[in-house]
Amino acid sequence: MAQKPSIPKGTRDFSPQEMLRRKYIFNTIERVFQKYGFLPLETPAMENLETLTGKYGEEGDRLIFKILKRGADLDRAVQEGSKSLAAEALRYDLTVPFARYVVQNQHEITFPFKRYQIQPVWRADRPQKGRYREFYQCDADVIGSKSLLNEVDLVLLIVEVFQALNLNVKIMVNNRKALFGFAQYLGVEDRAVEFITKLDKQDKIGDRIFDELLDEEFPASAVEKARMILSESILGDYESRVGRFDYLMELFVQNTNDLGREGLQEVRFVLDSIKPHLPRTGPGLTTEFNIALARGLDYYTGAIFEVKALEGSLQSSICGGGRYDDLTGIFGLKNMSGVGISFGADRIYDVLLETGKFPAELGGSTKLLFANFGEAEAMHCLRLLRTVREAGIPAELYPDAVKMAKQFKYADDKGIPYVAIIGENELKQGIVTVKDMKSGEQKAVEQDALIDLLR
RNA sequence: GUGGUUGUAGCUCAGUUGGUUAGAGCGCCGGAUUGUGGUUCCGGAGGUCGCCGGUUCAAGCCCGGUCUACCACCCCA
Repeated sequence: MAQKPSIPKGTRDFSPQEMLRRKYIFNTIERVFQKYGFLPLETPAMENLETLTGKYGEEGDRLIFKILKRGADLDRAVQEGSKSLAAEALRYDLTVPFARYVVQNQHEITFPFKRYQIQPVWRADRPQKGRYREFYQCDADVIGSKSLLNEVDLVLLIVEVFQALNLNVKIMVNNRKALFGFAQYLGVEDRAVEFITKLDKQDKIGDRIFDELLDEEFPASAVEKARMILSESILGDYESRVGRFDYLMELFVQNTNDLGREGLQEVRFVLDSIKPHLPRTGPGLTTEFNIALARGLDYYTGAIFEVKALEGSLQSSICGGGRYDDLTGIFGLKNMSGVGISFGADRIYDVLLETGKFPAELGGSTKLLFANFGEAEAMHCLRLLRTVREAGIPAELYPDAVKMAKQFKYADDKGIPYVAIIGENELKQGIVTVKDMKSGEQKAVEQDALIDLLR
């Protein structure tokens, strides 16, 4: 019995039309990556399980797709009642495999090492709009340099990508040191990560985060202090809330909170440095400090970035990143700071589609279709076809001598702009009739003039 | 991983308190037009009503399970 064809939850097929649009995104991002001096890298779809576990926090570990052992290994693991029925797993992101690669190849690599990587990743998440179980990340990382100029360059890269994609975005910048400093100031440094994660939700649930902090038994005095500094109802709208930078800086200086002060200084350096280089034209763009930006991944230690679209209904981030000081340490390479960003191509696709921002002429490659009138005519077309192709014009010959309506419909469906007609008459006269599919006009020219007409 | 909503033609959706042969628009195929698509007119094909089970004389409709998409958590690109 035939089974109903289907694909796993959270995965998708991409039709030719969708692929043309996806490639437009990938090509745009890749072009900018290369322009900024990043070199391509690919790593395997699967890694050893132990390479991935423990790098993404407790929640992250749960979402790793594990690969079941096979054959005798599996039998043994089951028999022994072992908990490790998997020894390998699909990659969860591109950053950890990159860190693994750097450590493994440290003697061959010239530092600072700038690589980009555009590959799918897998997460055993429950799918939703804009959340897939298989999706592409487009990463660019610089490892082996502590300079904040890398942060600056990456923010400018982000700006350039979204300018090229003609999308309005908000780029938010924060710093883990500022966040930990803030936690210190509140006296909750022992639960700093938990606190910071909660802070990150303010964008979404607003002042209810303070209630949730109390629910989770953070000291009331600390929560009240946080409320005085962050509360939307006290500070008003979002714009004045992000203007808290100076206030926080003063607070950290007064309390000789060096960590927090250092974090804010870094933020200021990055934002001040990019300012003169932001484009004056093109799509709308905001870059701003946001103390309530935290990001979930455990390994960030310095700057953190997040980008959200200002158009369309997707509220989740379409690009994110940050600095990690010790990602390679766990693989045995100390003192190797890195900073990177990751574009979510699938989400960018969803936003561009919804907002109608894809360029109109992403049609297929074929520029000219030769209509097929039968064997003799087709053989003649074959010669012309070669000449046209040699001139660098993508062209094809309809393979069957079916009626014209069907052949023209084929050209129409495929978005082929020109159709060359060589029937009995044209063959006799040594000419070719070329139809412009968009205007509907057609004219007869000498066959030698065909290429010039198409240019 | 927790809770919820959903599923009818390729697509978007109708379908009465459960009642005989499940409809529409768009798309698709054929014809009007044996050398012309996108517009027009005429005709046609296409459904195990997501899947499995239950209740009932009778289920697209009620009940249970399951899968999918989606929503809220969780987390994230």
